[in-house]
Amino acid sequence: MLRLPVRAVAGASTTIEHVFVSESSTSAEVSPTLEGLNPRQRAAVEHTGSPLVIVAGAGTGKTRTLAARVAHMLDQGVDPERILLLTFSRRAAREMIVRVGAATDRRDASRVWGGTFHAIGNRLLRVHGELVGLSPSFTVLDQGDARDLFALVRSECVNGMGARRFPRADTIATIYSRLVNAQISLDDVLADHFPWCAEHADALKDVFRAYTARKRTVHVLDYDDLLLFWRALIRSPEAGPRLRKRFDHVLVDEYQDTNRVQADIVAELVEPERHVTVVGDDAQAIYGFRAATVDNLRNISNTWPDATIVTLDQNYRSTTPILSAANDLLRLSPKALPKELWSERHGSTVPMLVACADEGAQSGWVADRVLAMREQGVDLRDQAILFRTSHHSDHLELELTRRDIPYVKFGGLKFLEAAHVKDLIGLLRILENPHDEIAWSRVLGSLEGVGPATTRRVLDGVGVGSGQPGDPLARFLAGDVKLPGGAETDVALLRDVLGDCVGGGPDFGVRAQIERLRSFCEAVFPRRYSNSDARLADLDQLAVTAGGHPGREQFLTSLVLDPPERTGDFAGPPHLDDEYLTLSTIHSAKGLEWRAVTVIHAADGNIPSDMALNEPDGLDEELRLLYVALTRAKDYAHVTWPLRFHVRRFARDDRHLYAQLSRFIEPIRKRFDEIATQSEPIGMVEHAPQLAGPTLTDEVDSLLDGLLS
DNA sequence: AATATCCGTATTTTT
DNA sequence: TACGGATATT
Repeated sequence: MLRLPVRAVAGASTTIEHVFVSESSTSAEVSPTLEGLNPRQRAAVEHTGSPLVIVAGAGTGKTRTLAARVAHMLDQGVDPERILLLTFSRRAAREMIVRVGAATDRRDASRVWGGTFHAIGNRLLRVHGELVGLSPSFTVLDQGDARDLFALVRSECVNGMGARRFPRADTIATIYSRLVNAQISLDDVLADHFPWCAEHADALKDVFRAYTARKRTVHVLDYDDLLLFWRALIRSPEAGPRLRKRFDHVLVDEYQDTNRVQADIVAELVEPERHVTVVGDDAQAIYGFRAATVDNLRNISNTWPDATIVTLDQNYRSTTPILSAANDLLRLSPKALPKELWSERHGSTVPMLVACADEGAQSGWVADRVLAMREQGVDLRDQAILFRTSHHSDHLELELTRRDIPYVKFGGLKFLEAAHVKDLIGLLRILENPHDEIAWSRVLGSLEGVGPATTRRVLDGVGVGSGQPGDPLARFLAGDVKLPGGAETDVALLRDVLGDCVGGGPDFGVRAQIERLRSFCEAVFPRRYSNSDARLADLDQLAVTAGGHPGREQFLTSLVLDPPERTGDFAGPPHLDDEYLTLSTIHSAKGLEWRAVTVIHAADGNIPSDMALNEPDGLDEELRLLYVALTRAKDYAHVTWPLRFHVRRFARDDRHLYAQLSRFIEPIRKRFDEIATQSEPIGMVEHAPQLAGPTLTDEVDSLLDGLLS
C-alpha cells in the first residue's frame, strides 16, 4: 500500500501527480475513504440531498474532506465524468484529484472534471460556444493582451474628444474587470474604487463599448468573458438544459473567493437537483481586489434556504501556540465572524518575532534559520518564506543564491509576460486564430521599419479587425500587401515560416511549429533585444513544454490560464527529488502548508500594504492575508521585520526610515518569543561587507527623514 | 512615419 | 529601475 507522503500534500511541484494517480489506483487495501475522518467530516462526506455548505477553518482537513466526498461518490457508482470540481487554481485541482485517487479503489478518478472556473469555462465554450455565437477557434487574452487592446481602442476613442487627462489603459482595464465581475454599474464602481476617474464616466463607456465590439470582431475572449459566456450559455434556451444535465455533482472549493458571476454560474448550473457542495472560510477571503465577495458564502442561505451547513473547526495542521496567535489575530478584525480553531497538537514551540536591524540582517537571519532548521531535520521542502509582494524577496534571493540554498519562487512576474515569449506566442496565435488583431500587431510591429501606421495599413489590407469575411492569413500569405523596404527580407521569412506551419500537415505539431517559427525570431531578435541568445534559448524551453500538449490550441490556452509560475531562466525547474526552499507571495501560498513558515517584511506599510487602505474592506483583507500566512505553518512560525526600512521611491534614492511593526502583530506580541538580530549578522560580513550595519550618519539622516515625512 | 531621446512618475495581490 | 508620453531627429 502506498502511503501518500506529506510532501505530496505540501509540495508545489507540478509533476508529482502522475506518480500517485497511477500507483494509488492499484492499491488493494480496503477503501480508506471514510477512514480517519472525524464525525463532522464524515457527515459532510456522506451527506446527500440538500445543498451542502462546509465552513472549514484553516487546516481543518477541508481538502481531505472534499476529496473524500468525491471518492465516496465514486464508490457509490457516480460516473467521474459527471462530477465537476471547481477549484481556485490549477494546482489545487491537481492535488485534489490526486487525493481522490488515493482515497478510492476506482481507477478512473482522474476523469473527474477538475479545474478553475476559467479553465472549465474555456473547455465548455470550445464545445458549446457556437450556440451563443462564438467562433470555436477563439483565442484567450491574458491581462497584458487585454491592456494592449484597451490601449488601442483608447487611442481611437480619445482622439475624437479633447485630449484631457484620461485614465491609462491599465486603469481602464481594472475598472472594466471590476465592473464585470462585481456586476455593478459603472457609476458605482467609479464612486467606490476610482473616484478620480468619475468625470470620465461617459468617455469610459465609449471605450468599453469599443473594446467589447473589437473583441467580437477579432474572435478573442478575455478572462472575464470566459465567465460571462459560460453564464450566458447556462441561461440560453439552446444550451442551458443540456449544460444543467451535464453534471450530477458540482463541488466548489474556496467559495469565499468567488465573485458574483461565479456564484451565478454555480447556482444556475446545479438546478434543479442542486447536488452542490461549496467549501469556504470567510476568514481566508483575500481576493476582494478581484471583485470576490465573502457575501457569497455568508449569505448562502439566500441562494439555498435549505442548505445543510457543516462547520469544521478542529485544526490538524498547526500546534496550539501557532493557533493561539492566529486566533488572537482574527479577533482584531471587526468584521470576521467569531472563530476559534483548536488542535490536539500541543506543541511547545512558540512563534518567533524577529526584529532585524535592516533588510540585510533580515535576509541573513532567514538564511541562517533555514539552514539551522535543516540541520534539525526539517527539509528545505518543508520550509517556506512568505511575503506580501513579489519584490519583497529580492534581497533574500540574492542572499540565498550567495549561500547556495536552492529555492523556487511562486507568484510575481510570469514567464509569459517576457517580451520575447509574447513574440513567439503571437506567431502561434495568428496560426490558431487569424483574426487575432493583438497577435498580428505584435508580430508586425517587430519588423524593421514598421510602426503603428504601417501595421494599421497591413491589417486593413488583409482584413483584420474590420470583420471582413475570409481568412486574413491566407491573404497575407498571398503576399499582395506592400511593406517598407527595410522589412522586405523579414517579411519574406515571416511568410515562409507561417506558410510552412499552415501547410505542415498532421505530423507538424506545436513543437515542430515552434521550432520553425524560431528561425523568424532568430532574424528579428538581435535587433530587438540585447541578449537575444538567452531569449532564443527560452524559446527552446517553450518548445519542449509545448511538446507535452496535445495540440496548439491546448498549449496556448494552458499558457494563458495556467502559466508557468516561475521565470524560466537557464536553470530550469529543480529536479523532483532535489531539495528546495519555497518562496511565495501569501496569495500564492493559499491552501498550502509547510512545517516551518517565515513571514518576512512584517512592517506596517507592507502588511498591511498601505496601498490597500483606500479600499473600503482593504484593511480587513490585509489582516486576513496575515491570518492565511500564519495558518500555513505546522510546527514553526516566524515573523521578521526590518527596523530600518529602505525607501526606494526612486532608484537612486538611498534613504531609509524607521519602520514600525505591523499594526496586526503589535497587539498580539505576547503570543511570540521576541528576539533581535545584531546589525551585522553572522555570515554576512565576509561575503558582503557592503551590507554591514548602519553608520551613525545613516542613523541621524534617517531620524531627520522620519521627522519630515 | 519611424525611431531616438528625454522627462516625469509610479509604487500589490491573480484567473 | 522601467515604462509611458511628449518632443526632436532621421
